[in-house]
Amino acid sequence: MSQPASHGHGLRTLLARFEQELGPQGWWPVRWERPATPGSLEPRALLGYHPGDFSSPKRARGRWEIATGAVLTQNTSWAQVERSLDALRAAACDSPTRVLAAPDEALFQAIRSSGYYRQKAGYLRALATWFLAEDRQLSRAEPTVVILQQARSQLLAVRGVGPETADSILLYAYKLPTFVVDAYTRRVLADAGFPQSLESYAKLRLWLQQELAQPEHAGTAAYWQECHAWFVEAAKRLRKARNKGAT
DNA sequence: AACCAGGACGTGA
DNA sequence: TCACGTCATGGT
Repeated sequence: MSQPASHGHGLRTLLARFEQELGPQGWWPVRWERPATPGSLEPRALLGYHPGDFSSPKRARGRWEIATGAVLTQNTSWAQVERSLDALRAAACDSPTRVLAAPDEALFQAIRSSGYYRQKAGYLRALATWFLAEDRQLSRAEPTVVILQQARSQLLAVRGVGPETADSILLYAYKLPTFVVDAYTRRVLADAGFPQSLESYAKLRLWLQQELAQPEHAGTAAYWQECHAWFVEAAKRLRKARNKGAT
């Protein structure tokens, strides 16, 4: 299945195949940005995501949910994060101000399903402070490389925000052109025979960005959103195939 | 019943 | 830089 394909051409071929076979994904899967009906508590996810829609959230609520989800999903499956996002909303802890004001126990209980809940509660508070200071301006900023680098270094200085969390927030909440490297990315690249899968986060990210910065994709950020989503979907299919064969 | 899940941080070579 | 221990719940 996996042939030697360590050069950029092979990478572009791989993603072109994902595009054809998997189609538009429409990440990040925001739940509460736009309730199904006004005032409803029905998660947006129940209506399906939004394939083909690569816009970043227009409201702070959606951007905060992405930032929250990016922290909660650290070394944790997304299904658990969805529970926590719903619990945060039910407990009225679904805004940065409310997270900062909430008692520890309320926060702990809401995010318990995502694991590491003591650490992550502190992370969310640190991120809330950053968000209150920077979100409005950043959401209106031109998506230039300078803005990206400034925001990225600011985010990396926030406690609990490492490279993957930062890039997820920048790419999906603010549509800034950075590539998200995660466990799915490495698994799929390794399976396809790319030795780059073993490189450090920084090297792998720059390699992916260089190889996938194609002029025909005018909205680079939108394309990279899709690339990351394809890696996720491809990895999930790999896992299904493995489980099927193993048991 | 061990193993894993969309990491980040502190520490010591 | 890099390897390693720690943080913790829930699904398989």
